[in-house]
Amino acid sequence: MESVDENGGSRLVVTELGYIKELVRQLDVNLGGCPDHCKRLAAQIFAVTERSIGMIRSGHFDCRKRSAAGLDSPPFSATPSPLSDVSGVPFHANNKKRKTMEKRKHQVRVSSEGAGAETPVDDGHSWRKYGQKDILGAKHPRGYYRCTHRKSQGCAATKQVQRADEDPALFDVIYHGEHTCVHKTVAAAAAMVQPAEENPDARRHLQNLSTSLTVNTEGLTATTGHQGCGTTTSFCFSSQAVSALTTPQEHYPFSMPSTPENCFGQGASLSTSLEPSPVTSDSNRFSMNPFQAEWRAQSEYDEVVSALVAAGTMPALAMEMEENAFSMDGFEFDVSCFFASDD
DNA sequence: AGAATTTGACCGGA
DNA sequence: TCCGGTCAAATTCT
Repeated sequence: MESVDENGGSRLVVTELGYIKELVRQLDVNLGGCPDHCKRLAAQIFAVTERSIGMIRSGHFDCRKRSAAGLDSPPFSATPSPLSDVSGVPFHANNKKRKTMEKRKHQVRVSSEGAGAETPVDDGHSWRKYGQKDILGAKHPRGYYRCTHRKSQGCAATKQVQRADEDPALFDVIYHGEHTCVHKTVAAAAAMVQPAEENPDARRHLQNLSTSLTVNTEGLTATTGHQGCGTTTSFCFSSQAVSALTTPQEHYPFSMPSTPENCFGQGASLSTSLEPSPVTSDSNRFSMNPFQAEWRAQSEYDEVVSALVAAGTMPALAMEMEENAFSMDGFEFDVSCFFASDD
């Protein structure tokens, strides 16, 4: 039984994916044309993709997850406005007074970098602290952060970080708003645009990605609340084939996970399935908290975007939309869990 | 010197 | 009126 909310959320993601499809189509049309336009398209693709990830991550499709996490996410606007949304609206710039504006919000619980660390693991974005408050009834103060690119790019994303009372090694992080800033790695990828004939590896890389990349979110919604970990959601990534683009350290934009089991080993690949816990000790699996899952997913999206851009004159970029999945030139994205029945 | 953080004040919502 | 979120000057760091 699907709830209205889930239906709406599903439709919204499909709409967003449709927008991605349109952007990819435009990129295909413009390949070999104006590099600047291609860069902009690539950046837009990334931004919309990231936003879609944010929707997925924030659990807008799953009422059970939201209620279990104790979050009250604001509703999506009835109609997405991709282009205007991507550009972003500065968060009450020039006005000291707080505005009550609709912002997406989601909460995760993450571990610290190490024992006694003051901050949780790096989430891949750069943040600037702008305040700290002692919160009534909480042992630890809450830190307020905004995106470093707020000024330069008008990125409205903010987050609040508070050490958990019951376990100082854990942090509750609440994200508000979506990042509208363009990751420098995407810009760098866009800057690397060159014809396929000048970049013979690009097509092969893309084919590697095409044949191996699978993002299957099935089972995500049923994995909340692990053994007293509150809202922590654990995933296992299982890797299958090996694809070698570059070494993770030089290719991935985000800081590496601090724990060994979360680092990409030599056998790590872009072929990934999001699978529900329990965590296993399989050598090909990586146990990650939601932060790290996001990090991994965004890294892969970076790979996808980079490969699409680097592929240059790729002749046919096909993207097929299905009811519960879409594929893009061989990349298959399964969003079936968002359409799953609510038992 | 510029960037980042700290901290007290201000403001709006409940 | 209290509390949480933000601003911005002061301070610290690189």
